[in-house]
Amino acid sequence: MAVTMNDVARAAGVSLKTVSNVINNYEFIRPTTKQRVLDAIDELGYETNLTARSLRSGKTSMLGLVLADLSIPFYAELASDIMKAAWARGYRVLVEQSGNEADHERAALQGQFRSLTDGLLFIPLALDAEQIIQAAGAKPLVLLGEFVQDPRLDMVLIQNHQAAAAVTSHLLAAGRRRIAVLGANDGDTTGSNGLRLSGYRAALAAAGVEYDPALVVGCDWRRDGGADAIARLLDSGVAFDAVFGLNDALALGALHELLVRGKDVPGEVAVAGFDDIDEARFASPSLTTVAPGRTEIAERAVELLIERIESKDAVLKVQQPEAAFELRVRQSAP
Amino acid sequence: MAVTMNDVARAAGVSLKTVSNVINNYEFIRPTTKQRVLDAIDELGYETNLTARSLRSGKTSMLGLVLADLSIPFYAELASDIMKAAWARGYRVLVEQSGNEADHERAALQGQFRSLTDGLLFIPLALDAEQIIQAAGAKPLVLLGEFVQDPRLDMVLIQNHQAAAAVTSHLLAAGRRRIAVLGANDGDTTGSNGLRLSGYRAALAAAGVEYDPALVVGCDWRRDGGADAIARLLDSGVAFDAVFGLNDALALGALHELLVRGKDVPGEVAVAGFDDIDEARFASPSLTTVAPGRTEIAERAVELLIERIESKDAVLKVQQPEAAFELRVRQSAP
DNA sequence: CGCCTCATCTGCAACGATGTATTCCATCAC
DNA sequence: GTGATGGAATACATCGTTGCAGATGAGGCG
Repeated sequence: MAVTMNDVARAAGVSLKTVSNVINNYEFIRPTTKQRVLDAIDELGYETNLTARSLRSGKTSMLGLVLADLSIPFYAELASDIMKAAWARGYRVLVEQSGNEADHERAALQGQFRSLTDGLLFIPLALDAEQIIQAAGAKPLVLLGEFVQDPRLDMVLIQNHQAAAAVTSHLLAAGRRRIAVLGANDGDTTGSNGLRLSGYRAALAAAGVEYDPALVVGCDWRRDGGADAIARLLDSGVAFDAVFGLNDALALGALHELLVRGKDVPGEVAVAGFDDIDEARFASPSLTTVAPGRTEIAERAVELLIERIESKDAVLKVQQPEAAFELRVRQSAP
Repeated sequence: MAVTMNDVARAAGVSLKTVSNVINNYEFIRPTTKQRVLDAIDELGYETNLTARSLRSGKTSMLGLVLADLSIPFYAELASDIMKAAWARGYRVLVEQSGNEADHERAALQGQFRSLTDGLLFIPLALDAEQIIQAAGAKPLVLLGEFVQDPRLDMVLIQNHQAAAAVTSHLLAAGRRRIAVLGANDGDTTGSNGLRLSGYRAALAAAGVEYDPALVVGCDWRRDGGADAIARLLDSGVAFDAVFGLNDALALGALHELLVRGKDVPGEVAVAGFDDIDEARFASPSLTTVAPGRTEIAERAVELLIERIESKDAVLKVQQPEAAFELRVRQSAP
């Protein structure tokens, strides 16, 4: 069996509790005793049983991360950053894939998963704020991604409106006037889709360009969603000289479909996205997009969640910090 | 505080142990009693404390997954599949990013991480077989990815040699004769790089085409590695009419650089990769590659590991199943 | 009627750590 | 010399579950 504190204690000729004190850096231990214990630990190859510690202390030092699917590049990259940030602060991350289904999201919020984690980072896609608050209970929770917005919930915000406006303005400045938007429906006002659409509209308005609902095409935020959407748009005969994909994956899908159909990008049609996933830089042509501050988001979210977990006093003010964004101009929309 | 079994027991008017028995589906419980307990559980909103269960039972129902970084698409997609396979069998997955560093890999194998998991899925990149065996000890362990090969270790194999030969043969059949290989160095014989290179050489030999070491360029298996490598090759003036990237990421990086430099793909240069990541299908031109059976790999690995974990008798024969591969012909090398 | 069987349920002792309270002893002030 | 001080180590209970052994009691059988 595994070596326990008891074995170490016996080997070092001290009490079990002294071993515990050494391990937890208790201040008042005679250096000689400490050394004796450390030697015994070394010799026996002792390792603390984290399960036992968790049970006794009530802390698991694990953060839950609930997202749709790791095969979606933006989530994978975000998860990677989150894990690094958590690791640096002594926490591990347990990932749960919701597959974008309400049942799975709910299960992750209230299920047994919770008892394994000290708090949850949650990228909601299917549940709304009310459902989240209901399901989550009192457990520390920080939201990311902003499909949901609510003054009662901690979350790290992306500047959806401003960043989308920046992308749109860039396209307008390059002389584009008929900018198609993929990934939202006319009339959306909430969620990332609504906020990004409103940024788009604000930029149009500022440039005195009329908004045309026919240019707004809803679709899944995935590569094939973007490809489908652009195909529908082309088939419908609506004229456009630029495409703004509300995330990179669908922008890249659209880009692919445009090239397959023989369109010249950026000559005939400029293409821009949102997220700045690694892939965007190496697409051909490389994709103009906006970096929403992924690493900053990861770090702020982890920090915020850990602050919540470690603060004893329950009444912390709700925080909703915003990450800085940055336009990345590349070949697809110079 | 949280509701415990004791609370449920009191509410249902039975002993704590009976509650435990109900939860664990013990056979001999009167239906009426069972119902009473279930009602109490429901009413109080009881949830088993997994930490306590783990401590008592010695099982955590978690699998560790050690890989370089989730921001690498193939690993992210593989991780996604592994999590789904594990979940379906009642296990969770705890991911640890090694960043491709030996120290981190070793730490993951022997560190505290281990005490949280029942077994480890490991994609080794820095450690060799001997070091792995030393570091891992007796804990159930299944390797993936084959940078390491050893008859003493369980692992799920990719048919590196055959799949690489299939890609090469495809390029040869299309009339290409000067096929550059990116991601291996002349003389490599072990690891994915060596095995894939030997598949390449075997296909050349079978077609009677001479092997030219000048066409073999080592580089990181990442997008920028591929871009760099192809730049070096172009600058060196070595002639070539096809590129075989030993994984998709670097093939896509190479593809990008070729297009930037004004090469016609596939006209002047055909490009093929290895992995069939989602991105390959939507690249422009879309990338010809070989699918190594990612989902099958994930499932076999999880299955094998769980079998190891749950088998009491220690002497199971080492298993090294092979996943089936499939060539995916697309635009970049028709 | 007594004994055995067996479904059903219970009590107690762990699992391996940590928190609290306590003891022990050397030092120091007066 | 005595009481106060405080560093250093310890004992014991405890976290919430499960394994094991045992109690209970209804029914079957000779």
